[in-house]
Amino acid sequence: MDKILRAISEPSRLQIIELLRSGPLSVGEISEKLAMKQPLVSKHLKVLNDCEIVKIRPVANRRVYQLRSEPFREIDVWVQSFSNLWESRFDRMETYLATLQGKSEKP
Amino acid sequence: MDKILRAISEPSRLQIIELLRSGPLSVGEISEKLAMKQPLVSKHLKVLNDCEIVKIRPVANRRVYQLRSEPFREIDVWVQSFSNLWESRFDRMETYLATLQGKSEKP
DNA sequence: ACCAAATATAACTTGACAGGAATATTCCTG
DNA sequence: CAGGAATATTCCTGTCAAGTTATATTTGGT
Repeated sequence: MDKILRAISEPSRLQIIELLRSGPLSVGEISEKLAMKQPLVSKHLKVLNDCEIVKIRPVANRRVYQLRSEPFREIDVWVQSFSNLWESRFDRMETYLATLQGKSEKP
Repeated sequence: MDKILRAISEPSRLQIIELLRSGPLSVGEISEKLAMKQPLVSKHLKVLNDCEIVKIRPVANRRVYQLRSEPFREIDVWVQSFSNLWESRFDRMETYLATLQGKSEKP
């Protein structure tokens, strides 16, 4: 989980991901459209591939990279498990303060 | 966006976040439950506070930290914008290959 | 088989940041 | 208001990763 988040949080890689939303692209195309040097693009793509955020299809001379869906689904599931944060009208502060109060009493 | 993701992707901070899911906690309690040194906890909480992932409420001697909902909603919105990745039955590879084919023709 | 294009890898430099120890600050309590 | 607990800040150090350059490798076309 944190691997995926870490990979995505890097600004250059986030750019690549946003670019790949519109469809698969080769390394050269990514490099050109983002004005990033090709070796850097390759390295970032390697990181993205290692956590299976993208998949590779070799076509002719090129290697075409494409987004996978699984990691995004995974993030989706994880972040939705926090939905109680905005769905419960009251936060737990009052409960916590009461607990604190209880602990301060010395029996 | 990437600031939030970066903050969350750090393993220690992710631990803190997971711990705070169950409710607000003071610095000392976090430090104890995660077996992390207090200054380290304070520093991570500062990072989380700077991107508004947590909020602080001073209570007596302590400072109680609590999760905010907004950043999680933000991530949720963002990641759901990728839902077309798993909802469309066909990926765009064929389309891309056709485009490639078109470009290779020299008029 | 050779040449050239596309991509990957290696070596290196540099900046950012996590972790640790010591210290400063804040704030309650008696 | 002095003492002490809880928390924040500062300084330091090592590590890791992003970026750059140069080079290796793969693959296709002719």
